[in-house]
Amino acid sequence: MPTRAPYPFAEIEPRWQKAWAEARCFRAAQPGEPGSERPKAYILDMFPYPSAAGLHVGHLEGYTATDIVARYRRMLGQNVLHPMGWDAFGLPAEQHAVQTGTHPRVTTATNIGNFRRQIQAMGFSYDWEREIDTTDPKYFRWTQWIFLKLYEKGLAYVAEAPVWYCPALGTVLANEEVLPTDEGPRSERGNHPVERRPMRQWMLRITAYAERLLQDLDLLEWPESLKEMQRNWIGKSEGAEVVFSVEGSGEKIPVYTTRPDTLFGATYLVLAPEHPLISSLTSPDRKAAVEKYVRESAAKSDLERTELAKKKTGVPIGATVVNPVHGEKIPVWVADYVLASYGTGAVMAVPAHDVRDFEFARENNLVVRKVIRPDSGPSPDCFTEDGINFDSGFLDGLKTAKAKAVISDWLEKNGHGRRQVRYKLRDWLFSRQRYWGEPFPIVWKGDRHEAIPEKDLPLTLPELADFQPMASGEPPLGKAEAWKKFPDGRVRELNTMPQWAGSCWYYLRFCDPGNDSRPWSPDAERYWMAGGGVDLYVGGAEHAVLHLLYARFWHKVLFDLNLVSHPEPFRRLVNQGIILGEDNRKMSKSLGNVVSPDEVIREHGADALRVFEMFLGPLEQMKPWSSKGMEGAVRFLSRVWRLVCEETDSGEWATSPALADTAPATETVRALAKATAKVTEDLEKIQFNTAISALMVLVNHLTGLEKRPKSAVLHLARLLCPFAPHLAEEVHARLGGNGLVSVAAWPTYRKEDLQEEAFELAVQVNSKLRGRLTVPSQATKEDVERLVRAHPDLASWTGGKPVQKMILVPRRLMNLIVE
RNA sequence: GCCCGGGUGGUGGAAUGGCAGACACAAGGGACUUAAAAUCCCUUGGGGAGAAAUCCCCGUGCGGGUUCGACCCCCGCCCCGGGCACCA
Repeated sequence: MPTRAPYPFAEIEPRWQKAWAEARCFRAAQPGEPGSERPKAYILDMFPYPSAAGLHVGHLEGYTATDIVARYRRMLGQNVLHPMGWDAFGLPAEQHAVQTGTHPRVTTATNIGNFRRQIQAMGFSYDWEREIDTTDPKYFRWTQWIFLKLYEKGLAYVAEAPVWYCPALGTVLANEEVLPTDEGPRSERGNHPVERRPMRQWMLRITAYAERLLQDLDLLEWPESLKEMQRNWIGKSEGAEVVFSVEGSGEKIPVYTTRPDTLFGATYLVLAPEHPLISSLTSPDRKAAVEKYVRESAAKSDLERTELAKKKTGVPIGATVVNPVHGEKIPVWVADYVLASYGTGAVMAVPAHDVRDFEFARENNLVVRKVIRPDSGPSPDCFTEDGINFDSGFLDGLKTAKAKAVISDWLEKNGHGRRQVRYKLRDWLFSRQRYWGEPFPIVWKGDRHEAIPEKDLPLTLPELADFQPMASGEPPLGKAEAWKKFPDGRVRELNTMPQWAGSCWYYLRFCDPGNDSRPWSPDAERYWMAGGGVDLYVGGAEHAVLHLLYARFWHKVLFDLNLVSHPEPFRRLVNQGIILGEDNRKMSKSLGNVVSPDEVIREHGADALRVFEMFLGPLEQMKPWSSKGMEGAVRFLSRVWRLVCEETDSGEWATSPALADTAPATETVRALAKATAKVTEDLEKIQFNTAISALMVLVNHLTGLEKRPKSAVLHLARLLCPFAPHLAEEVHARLGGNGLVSVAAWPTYRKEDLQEEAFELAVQVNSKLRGRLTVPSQATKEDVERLVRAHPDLASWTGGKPVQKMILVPRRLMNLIVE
């Protein structure tokens, strides 16, 4: 027989959820509506993909954090936009369709229903009237519309390029969706092997925005580590292109280098095996060896080619080039340590000042020539830092920065090269050979593509019974004969957009979700995105270079089209840390350490789950689940409950006789003021673990009182509301509070109530703690010094030695320096 | 290899130049109870002295430094987590 619940959360929680829904108290006022005159706050979660597995406690951590902030801001009197929706296109539903024949729409609807139920059971204060589903034609109509804007701007194009193809998923993937693993490159979703294949694909020209995506990171209040990840991904480098002429032919080979100052030390040149000039430049006697090498390189997996431990291989091609700076002739090699996909696919090798060139030179007995020495100290065999040039003609004696400038000027003046900025960022591979995604609003007339008219949007998916990918590599949409073919012979684009498309702009749709004539009205966008966009965005760090980079890119395009009012979408971003299983390992089905929110809510209630997840530790930190800790949260909430109710002999909850209508005593006033100050401060800083700790201190104080002033408990209810809203409502109602506490004003306190009459001053002698002393709060520095000098224990503290110096830290300590 | 985080009691964590360990978990003791659960109260970093109130020593990964004073700032290491990785 189950023991009695420590407090009746199972009855309380659904009742208040219903009351909130009926009162529509979390509705955000659109600009122009009553309520919109208040300051706005846009508090956003990364909306989930509604999986079959349901929500996990990690989702709930982020959602609880934003809900706390949203509720707090609402109580501060702000007009809060706190919406939720579904990023519902994606592979899992389609894989399920392939296996079972169930239409992805059906699976998706079921999963959304389950996610919504789980989220609502937590009592989150979302404005459900703004719910979004990216698979709804009313939504993806505008995703397609935005794609057309990109298309019109020339930012969407078709290219035949080596792309990552995943045979298991039957689709191509973006660079960002491929992860390097010990077994070679794998798909981010599903961990399937992927391979390079040349294919015709839609690309988005994100590289055109590389510099702005990099620069504008400085506008953002994001974790520094995340900004750094984006910077690395964009990978800006500044250097120069240097042109080498091939001896005995008219050919020129441009190379890209970030160290043009080392040009005097270049002793050979290396081409990537895919370099287009290889076959024409190879001398007849080297032909066989070079062709063999190129063939072998092509057969190597990417892993084999990038394996660091491996020796660098390569062969000379029998050509020489001229170093433009002094006319020296140096040999040309082909080696697969040079990447075809970066720079010009060719490098000038300076073994004395580049580790890779050095390793290769040592392997192949190539000349190593030093031209840079350190500012001081001995010169290592391979010195890659900045230093001072020597044996470098007109660069001699120059420091690296200056030498780079001088040689760049020289190259430009003499027509041997130019300054150049490069980025590692590649264009975004935007098409997928899948069914369950947005169809491209594009038709093909032979080899030429064109946009379909805006008025024909949305272009919906054709009904299919068979979702199996075709062995030919043609997308599933190819099976919809009637859909794809026009009477005039034109055919539809058969690829669909990747899952990221819908999430690239959903935060804008939330501003005006019902708009049928445009994606959002300018008024709504200006209102909700004012002040730099979304005010708080919370989600997992796994989206650092995927969603967050793509969305920033689209936003900038929209900004250039005057469709949004600020260049960045998300002003402040916080990553919630992963919640590990109780065994300190990542939660996973196979380890059997997954905690189900449904079960936790049934056993302990939603408020307890909210409080516990926030009390575990700092939001950003990785932390393990603890079922004992969970019970601690329940215990805390039931202590709050028992401030108001007492259990009778018959097991009923009756109003506690300790409650009184009296005014709170000084200590209680102080306890309330302190808790209010601390909780308010911590809410602003998103430090909820310490905020809850302050609430616990207050509850412990109130529990200890013989007579509990109702006003004090009502004050507590308001402080508690963002964290445990159901219980706060119940306590508030039982004590006769007005209306809903969820929309009550955030409590305030008087500064003077924080003051104690006296405080304990620690007394140190030569920085060692020696004693304590009670000092009245209003005591001046002189008063305190007098008190210390007059203290009977002073002589024993100092060993009778004279005090030479007194260092006072107001209200904290006094350090006496003797000897 | 490079770039970010981080290392504090038995555990999760507080304290970012001023009395280390708030708050909670666990543990131990007590009250209530026929008993248990629940609840309430007390103790709880380690070591030592004392009959006791108390008092002393040590202690924030390791080694140096700055400072009246360092978990906090600086230098050099070690370990853990995350990201990037032949990008010239």
